[in-house]
Amino acid sequence: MSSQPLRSRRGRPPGRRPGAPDTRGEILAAARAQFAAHGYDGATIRGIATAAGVDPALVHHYFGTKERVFVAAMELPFVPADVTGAVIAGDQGGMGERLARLFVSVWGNPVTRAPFLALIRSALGHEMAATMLRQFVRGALLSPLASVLTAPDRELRIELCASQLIGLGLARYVIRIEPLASASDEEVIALVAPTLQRYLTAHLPGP
Amino acid sequence: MSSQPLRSRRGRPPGRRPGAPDTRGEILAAARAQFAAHGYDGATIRGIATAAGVDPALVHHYFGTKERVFVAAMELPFVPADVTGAVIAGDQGGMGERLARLFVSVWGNPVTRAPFLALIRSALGHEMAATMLRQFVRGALLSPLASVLTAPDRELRIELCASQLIGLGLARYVIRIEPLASASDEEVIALVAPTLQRYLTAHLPGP
DNA sequence: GCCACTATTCAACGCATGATGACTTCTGCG
DNA sequence: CGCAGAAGTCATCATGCGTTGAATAGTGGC
Repeated sequence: MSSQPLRSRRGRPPGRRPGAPDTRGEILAAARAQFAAHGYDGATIRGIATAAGVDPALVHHYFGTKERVFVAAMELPFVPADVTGAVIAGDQGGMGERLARLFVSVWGNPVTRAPFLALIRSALGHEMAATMLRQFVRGALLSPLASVLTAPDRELRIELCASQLIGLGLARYVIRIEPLASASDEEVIALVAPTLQRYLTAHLPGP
Repeated sequence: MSSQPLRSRRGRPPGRRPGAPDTRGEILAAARAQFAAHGYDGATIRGIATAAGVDPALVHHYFGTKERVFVAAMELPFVPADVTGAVIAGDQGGMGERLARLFVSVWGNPVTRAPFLALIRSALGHEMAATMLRQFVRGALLSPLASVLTAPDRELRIELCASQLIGLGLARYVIRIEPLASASDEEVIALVAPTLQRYLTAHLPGP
């Protein structure tokens, strides 16, 4: 009995571990999940460390401060330009549907969904996160889309698209109101795509 | 100097205050503001107490627990039925615009906006608040509106309206993306009303 | 095989939080 | 008046947080 130290996870002996484990990466993955689940304030360094099977001090060793963990964890798991490129390429009449399809494909996968969830959850209580969200909307949505539209109020229109998509993500994946939450992707696309299309290209009744 | 106790706010002598001040009401108002500004987790009993000019223990004296302060503070400052009644009364072709106008009028006023902000902010990190939000959407939006619509997927459609309105509130009043945040009410109404109208009454392309 | 460096844990500090219980002062009823 | 109870404060507790500094164990270059 006494020769078996019985350390399941906590109580691992101090000092470097043998081999070359990607501990930093595991911490980042855990952080992403925790921030997505609880938001910036709700997630704790200790919780992240536990989820990564690691001492809390190690998180500080790698990232210094909680804020820095957050910005490191918010690196998107794909390149926004790749994905918005597919939306703006093609006829303008189909942009709404392509945007809707992009949305459900990104939000349908928990891994790609996580950073957005984390960002939105955190933005509500934290100016830093709100700024990051604003910058994402500007850089990854507004700029590319605005370059292919001509209407004078195109920025407004694109942001209305963003507002519909943010609200949809919230209602469907966070608040989970039924029957919206369990509606099929195709059904949601069919309902939302024309809205986006209208925001993007329809002309308004004059003032 | 010694005869002037110099107690600005903290340090008020213990014991009941003379007169009949509505301290409970002041605490509730402070709580509403704090929850709206910081969400459930971000708001603190101490912060609420300070804003109300009162000892933190008094908050517990009146409400017992933080959760109970929250549900007490979330009583809406108007009767939902009064306000949705105006939306469903009238021609169905104008419902979208009436709903959009209701939205900007509720969200345009900080007092009426506060509970919604608090609810949405809190729902993102707290199952209790999420449930309250769900119930509000069901009771104050879905039920009344569903009673005047006939489409088989009308619940879905109404929830899409809700998702658009939630997203709009977030984008405009919390994240404050520009130019959406400073666009005129009329401009926003003109852009959003047709979306709501379409969700409510337009028929979809068949599957 | 030594040695600088990195990876890792441990123990602790200081602070803020939600909650509790004892104590004091005012109000209103009999 | 006398007294029960409501209104109010104070000191305090336990908990959990972010962060720090010291100590230990493995790695890679010479």
